[in-house]
Amino acid sequence: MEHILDELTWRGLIAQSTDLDALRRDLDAGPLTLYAGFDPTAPSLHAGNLVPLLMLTRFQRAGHRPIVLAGGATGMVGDPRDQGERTLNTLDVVAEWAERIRGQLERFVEFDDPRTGAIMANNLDWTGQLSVLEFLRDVGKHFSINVMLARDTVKRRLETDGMSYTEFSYLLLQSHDYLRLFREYGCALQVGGSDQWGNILGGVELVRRVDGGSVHALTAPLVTDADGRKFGKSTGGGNIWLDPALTSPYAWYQYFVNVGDADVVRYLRLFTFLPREEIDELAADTEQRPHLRAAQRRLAEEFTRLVHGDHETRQVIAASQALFGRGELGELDESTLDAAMAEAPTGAVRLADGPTILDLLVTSGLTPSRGAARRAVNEGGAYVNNARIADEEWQPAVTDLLHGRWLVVRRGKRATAGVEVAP
RNA sequence: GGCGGGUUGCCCGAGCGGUCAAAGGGAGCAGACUGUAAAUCUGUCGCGAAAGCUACGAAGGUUCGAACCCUUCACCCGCCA
Repeated sequence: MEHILDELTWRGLIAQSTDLDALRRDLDAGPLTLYAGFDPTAPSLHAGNLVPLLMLTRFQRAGHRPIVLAGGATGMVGDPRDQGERTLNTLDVVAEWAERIRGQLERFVEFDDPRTGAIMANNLDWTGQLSVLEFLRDVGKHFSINVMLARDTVKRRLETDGMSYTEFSYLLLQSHDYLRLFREYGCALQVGGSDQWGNILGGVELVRRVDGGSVHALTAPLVTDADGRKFGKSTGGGNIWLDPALTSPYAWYQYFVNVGDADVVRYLRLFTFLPREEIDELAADTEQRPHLRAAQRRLAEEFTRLVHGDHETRQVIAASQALFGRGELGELDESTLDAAMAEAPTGAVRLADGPTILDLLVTSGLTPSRGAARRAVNEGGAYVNNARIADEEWQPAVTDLLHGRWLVVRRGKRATAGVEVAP
């Protein structure tokens, strides 16, 4: 079997690392315990978080033991970012988000194996009780302000917005986590996104100074698209969330089916467990038969299955085929159409109210306002049952209804929704 | 505590008494071209059919008229202590 480090390398998952040869020796010496942390800065994880999370899964499958850390404590402080000081969230909010995120995290690792079973941790458990004096004497003393000031983010912030003592301290909290996990579980590797490099190294150094331990650091590249834009900001501008209430499985699938050729192969390596040969084949397909979008379909399918499970995945694929298929919508049988409508966004109107195309677009959520709906119609971007509607006053007739109650409304080429029509 | 600067639409950012629903950029959206791709070009981009309404941190005030002036409040930042 291929060595985990070699696999991570060809997948393009290694951005920065401490001594890889030393890490390889420790990995080969037996199950290694490693961790990655996830701060509750939002009510849900998003697609980008999955890169480090799946990294834990990959290590576990290679026979190592992952610790999944929910940042109940670090999430209360906030990792400094370039855009300026964060607004603190209340304790309640952070606690609730941490709980939700914990629920999402635990789905991606196995807990049962006696040797490599995952450990779920929350840094609030050890940070919450820590007294200020303990913290300053036992942790703070080992950090050099000079070094901290030299960090990129800190430098940028000092040039612009400045930074609070709270955010400045974030590094110490995360470093302290590593030390705790090292002591408690012998954790000897921390992984994360490349923006975490400095924080991870802080922990590596702390462990060395305090306990004389030699531990490792590994970061994955931040996922961007081919234009360097931050990943997951596309498709309507919002984040792609794991929580199905925030991003429906259908929307999730659609997002990945629409990934550009320039990104799809890289995403396959980052977000799936597909073996190298299969990814190479899909790469060749993208090269030679791009219009088939085989790689995109596979990416969307695999990634949806990973996050939402097999059942949901079948549903959304069926729905996507129904809505984007070449066939006539009128030819879809009733149960297929019902199933598709259950996945896609939907709205409802009553024929008696005399709804126009504008009402259909707005109630289905395809456009945010009537003005936007009007614009869509006038631009030729509004469709009902795949027929373009150019008249703002257009109203559906009973004969337009599919199986007596559905209208398939579309805005532009991709955004489709169902509208259920009552008499 | 003192002095100074700031808070503009999804984001960045101009505006500094009328012609400002607010320049410019980015993002977004639509059309053409395609492959539910990218790039490109074109159009669009607060709500409303319109009258008009809401909007430039919040609340008041001055004025015929305020994003622009004044007062108070909140928050942010810099320098000094």
